Amino acid sequence: MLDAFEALLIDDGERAATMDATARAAGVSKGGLLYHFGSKQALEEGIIARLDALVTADIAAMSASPDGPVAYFVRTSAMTDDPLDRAIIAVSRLAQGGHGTAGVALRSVRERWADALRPHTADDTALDLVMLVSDGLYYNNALGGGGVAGPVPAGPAMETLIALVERATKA
Amino acid sequence: MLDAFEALLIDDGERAATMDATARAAGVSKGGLLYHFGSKQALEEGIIARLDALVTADIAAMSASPDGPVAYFVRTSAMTDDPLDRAIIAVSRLAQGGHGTAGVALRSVRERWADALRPHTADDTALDLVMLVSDGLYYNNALGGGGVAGPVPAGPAMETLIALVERATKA
DNA sequence: GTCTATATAGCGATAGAC
DNA sequence: GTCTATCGCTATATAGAC
Repeated sequence: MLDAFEALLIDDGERAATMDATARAAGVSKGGLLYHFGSKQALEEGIIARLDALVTADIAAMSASPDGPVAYFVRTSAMTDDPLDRAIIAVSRLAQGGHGTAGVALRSVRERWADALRPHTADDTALDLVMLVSDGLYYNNALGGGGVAGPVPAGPAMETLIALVERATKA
Repeated sequence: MLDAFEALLIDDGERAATMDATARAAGVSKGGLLYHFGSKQALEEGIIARLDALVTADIAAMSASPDGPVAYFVRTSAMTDDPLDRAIIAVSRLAQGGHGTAGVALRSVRERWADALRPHTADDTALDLVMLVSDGLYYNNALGGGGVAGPVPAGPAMETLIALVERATKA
């Protein structure tokens, strides 16, 4: 059910992610959905909690990455089919729809990433640059909407970008 | 009326920017609002058209900036009270709400900026970096919501960031 | 647990008085 | 031009059968 809600948020926007549509996409009735999630807010808190857990796992993976955390961070910011990136985009949709708690959650997630990256960047300006490039990648993915390929660099272009960012920010 | 609609989108999200709320904020009745804008879609097209006009003016100003277009572009991407930046955030809210035309408009705007900046960057990777930093700044401003100060660098920190970006991307 | 009603409220849009 | 009143639709949520 959370998967269905998430997919609706990503593919059709916040407005279309109704209880009715979520229930239909999950293959249950509205009543059945509301038995598990007593309100729409509970559904929203569900994907926020999922995002939090995925970020915790990602920060662990990032810190252990053989490439170095910065390369890992930038590279994975451009993925679209990853569960983590889907969770971020879904929560971002909620935040832009006016849900305050979603915005707070996104800011907290960003801060956790920044804390993990700070030791690997030359100074605060370098950290700002890395974070902003990542934010930019997410923003463009979020605008993708109907699965249309966005202007985000991919493949070799992405590797060149990572090299440029690393050169500019290396501790 | 467009101002009221824009302010509601920015401050309270797409969900709260209803015809009713817009009319109330503009000091007219729903009927009065619908006399000027025959539908909600007309209201949305109104701010999209306004965004387009503001971007045209901004690209002209950017190209003539004494600092150079890249510095101008990054610096002005972090403003929040500027009419242009407010228009971008408002249209971005619409896009994330599922309005396809708003997403198309944002992509077109981004492409126009990229075309104007391309001659001033070393290569396509450098251009990507500049665009992504700008996108990241907008994204963070968009998450600001209720006017809370975001994690966007300001003042001297912004100037240092601009210097770093210019060093990394100069043609 | 999952379903089919149904209650309640808010949205966009129309009609017609003034 | 601007208003009030109202229609038709859809959203969230509840009640109760199975």
